[in-house]
Amino acid sequence: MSITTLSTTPQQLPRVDDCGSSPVVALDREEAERRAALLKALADPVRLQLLSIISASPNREACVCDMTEAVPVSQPTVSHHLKTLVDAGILTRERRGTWAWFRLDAARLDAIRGFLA
Amino acid sequence: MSITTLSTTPQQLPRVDDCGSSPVVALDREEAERRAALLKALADPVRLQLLSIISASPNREACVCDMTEAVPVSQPTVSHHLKTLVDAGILTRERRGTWAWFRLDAARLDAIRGFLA
DNA sequence: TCTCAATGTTGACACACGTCGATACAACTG
DNA sequence: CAGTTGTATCGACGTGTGTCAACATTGAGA
Repeated sequence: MSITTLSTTPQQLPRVDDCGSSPVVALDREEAERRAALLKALADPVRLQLLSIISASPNREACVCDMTEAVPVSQPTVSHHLKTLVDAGILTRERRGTWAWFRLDAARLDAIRGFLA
Repeated sequence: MSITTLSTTPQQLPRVDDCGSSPVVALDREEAERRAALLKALADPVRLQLLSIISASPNREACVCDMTEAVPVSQPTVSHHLKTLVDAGILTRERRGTWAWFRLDAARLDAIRGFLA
C-alpha cells in the first residue's frame, strides 16, 4: 500500500490553452476512505496521549486506571477514546479481572506508516 | 519525535488491590495537539486522493484543474481541501499564470511518519 | 448473595467539519 | 478595456465528533 499511484501517462509539452500537466489516476475512493478512517482514529490529542502511554509502558500494555490519571478528561471520555481506537483495530482490549488492559496492534500501525510513504 | 515516551519507572509486582501497572508519563499535551492537527489534515478521503494525485504526477506537482476532474466533489470544495493541506504545511502553493500548482512538503511528511514510529 | 470498585454505555450538548451554490478575484486574450 | 477561464472566498446547511453527567454492567471478595 502506498499513497503514491504510478503515472501511466508520459509527460506532455505545455500548450497555451492548457496547464500542461499529465493527468494521473487518483487513489481509489474506497481505499482512500479506509485510510482516512484509520488516520481519523489517530487524529486526536487525547488518543495520541493514550497511545503514548501504552507504548511507553512495560510490556507495551496499559490499564485504564493509569490512563485516566494521565489525561485531562473524564473517565467516560477515556473509555470512549479507547473504544474508538479498538474499533479502528489500532488497540486490542483484554479484560483481566476488574481491570481492562490495552495493547497496540503493531501490524495496523505498520500499515498506517506504510501508506504515508 | 516519537510517539513513544521513555519509561522512567521500574516494573512493580502486582498487588491485590492494584492493577499492578507502572504509571508512565504521557505525551506532552501541546505536542499531542500539534501532531493531531497534522493527522487531522490527512484524515479525509478527498485530501488523500489529492495527495496521491500530486505524488503520482510528473515532477511531483499538480495543477488544480487536474484534481477537480479526478475527485468527486465540486471545485470550491477542492480549493477548500487544498487550503487545509497548505495551512497544515503539507502542501505548498505556487501560482503560474492562470494556474495554481501544488507540491508536497517532504520534510513535513517525514515528520508525520517519524512520530508514528 | 450483597457490596464495592473499575469500566462501559447512554443521552444530550456545543462545536467543528465537509459540502455546495453564489460570488469575487486573478490572469490571459481578444 | 471587455470577455473568458481558472481559482479562491463566502454564507449556509447538515452531519460528525469530543465532552460530560448519569446510569448500567462487570467482576472480586466478604
